[in-house]
Amino acid sequence: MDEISTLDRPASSGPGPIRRTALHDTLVNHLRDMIIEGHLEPGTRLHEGQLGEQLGVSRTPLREAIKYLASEGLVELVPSRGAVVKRFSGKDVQDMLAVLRNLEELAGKLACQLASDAEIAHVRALHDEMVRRYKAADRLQYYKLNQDIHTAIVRLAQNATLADMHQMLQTRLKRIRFIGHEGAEKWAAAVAEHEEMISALEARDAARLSDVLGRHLANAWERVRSAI
Amino acid sequence: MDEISTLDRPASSGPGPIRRTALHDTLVNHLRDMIIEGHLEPGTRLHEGQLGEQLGVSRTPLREAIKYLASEGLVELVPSRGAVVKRFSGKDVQDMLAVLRNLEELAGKLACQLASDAEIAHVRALHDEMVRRYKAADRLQYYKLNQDIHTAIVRLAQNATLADMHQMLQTRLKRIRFIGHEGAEKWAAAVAEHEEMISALEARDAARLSDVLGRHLANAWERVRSAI
DNA sequence: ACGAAAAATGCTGCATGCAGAATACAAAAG
DNA sequence: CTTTTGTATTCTGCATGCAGCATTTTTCGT
Repeated sequence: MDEISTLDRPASSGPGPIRRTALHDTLVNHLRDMIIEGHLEPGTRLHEGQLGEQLGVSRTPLREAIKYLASEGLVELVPSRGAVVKRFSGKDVQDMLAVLRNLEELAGKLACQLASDAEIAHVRALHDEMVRRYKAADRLQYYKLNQDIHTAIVRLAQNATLADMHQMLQTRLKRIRFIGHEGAEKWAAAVAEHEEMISALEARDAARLSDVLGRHLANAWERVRSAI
Repeated sequence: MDEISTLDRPASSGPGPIRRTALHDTLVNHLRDMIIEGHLEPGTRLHEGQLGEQLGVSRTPLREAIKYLASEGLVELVPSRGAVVKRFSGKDVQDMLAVLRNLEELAGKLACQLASDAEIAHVRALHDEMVRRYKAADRLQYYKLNQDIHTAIVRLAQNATLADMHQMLQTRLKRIRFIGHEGAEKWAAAVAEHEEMISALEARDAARLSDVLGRHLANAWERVRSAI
C-alpha cells in the first residue's frame, strides 16, 4: 500500500489570513482523534517508523506531536521505549469527573453573573437542537451537541484557564463518554438534567445551575461505571 | 564561549533502576525553570539555533521540549515563526487564581476525609518548618515550603487529576508568586492563614479548611495585584 | 530623499542518517 | 525441558541537511 497521506489537513476555505498549518499540529489533532475514537487503544505502543509510514510523514513531526500529546496526558512517554496510549482506570475516570464537576460548578456560578442574554439564548438554541437529536435518537449528534453545550456554558464564565482545563478533561473523557448512556431511561434523565440546567441559567440562578451541573456529572459516573 | 552543557541532568544517585534521562525531558525542565525564574522573559522568542547552541544541544530535542511546553501553556507556537514565551495579563492571573482556589477548596474537602493522621502530621511538620523560615526572613525557602504545603494538601485528596491540574497552575503562577508578599504585614497575614489551614486540617473540619484555602488565595490576588 | 520592489539573510519545518539502547531470537548449558 | 547467555534486529534518541517562508537589507525608480 502506498503511504497516502490520509491526514485531515484543515480545509483552506473561509476568509481571513491563509493560515499555513504545520504538519506536527495536524498530527496532534489526528492522533488525538485516533485515540479518542478508539483506533489506538490504551496500551498501544506508538511506533514511530510504522505509524509515520502509515500516515505518510517522517518521524520528526510525529515525535513532536507525541510530545505534545504526552503533556496533554493522552499518551505516556517511556524513556528509550517510546510512547504508549495511556490507560485510564475506573478511579482515574472518577477522579476526572470529580474535578470536572468542580470546574463546571464554578463555571455555572460565573456564567450566571457574566453571561449576556444573547449568549444564554445561544445556549438555549444548542439545547433545543440537542433535544431534537435526542428525539430522533441520533446519538452521535446528540453527544456532539451535549459537549458543545457544556463547553459553551464554561465559555460564558469568561475565564480562559477554566476553559482550558475543562477542555482538557473533556478531551480525556471523550473516549469514555462514548460508551455511556446505555439505557433509554438514563438517557432521558440526562436530557431532563440538561433542561433544568438551561432554565437555571436563564433564571441566572447560580446556586441551582451549579447544583444541577454537579448532579449531572455525578450521574454521569453512574451511567459509565458499568462500562468500565 | 564554548557551548558547555549547563543542563542539570538529574543526579544518577539513589537506589532503584538506573533511569536514563532523555535530553528532551531534561530540556523541558530546564526551559521551564528558565521561564519561571525570569531568564526568559515573556514575549521572548525562542530561537532554536541560538538557544540550542547556548545549551549545547541540537535543535531536534529542543523542538520537542518546546512542543511539550506549548501544551503546558508556558510558550506559544506561532506557525512558521517559532515559539515565544507566553505573556500573562492581570486578568489571566486572576483567572488562574480563581480556578486554583476552586481546586484547592475541593482538595481541602477531600483531604479531610481521606488523609491519615500521619500524613496530616507531615503537613504540620512542613508548616512548622515554614514558620521557622518566616521568622528567619528566609524568603526563598519560605516560598518553597509554602508551595510544598499546598502541594502536599492537594496530594492528600488522592486524586491524580486534581494534583495534575493544581501542579500546572502552580507552575504557571510560580513566576508571578515570586513577586508577591511585599509588605511585612501581608506576609504575616499569609502565615496566619496557613496556621488556620493546618489546624482546620488537623480537626478534619472540611468546611473550614475549604474556606480558609479559598480566602488564602483570594488574598493572594490582593498581594500580587500591585505587582502586575 | 522617500517609497517600493527585489535580493539576501536567517529561521523554521521536515526528512534522513547514525549511534546506542531495548527487545527478540537462537544456541548452549544445566 | 528449562534457563541462561550471546547475537541479531528493531526502535528510539539525537544530529544534521535541505527546502521554503519570514524578515531585513539593498537597490532602483520617481
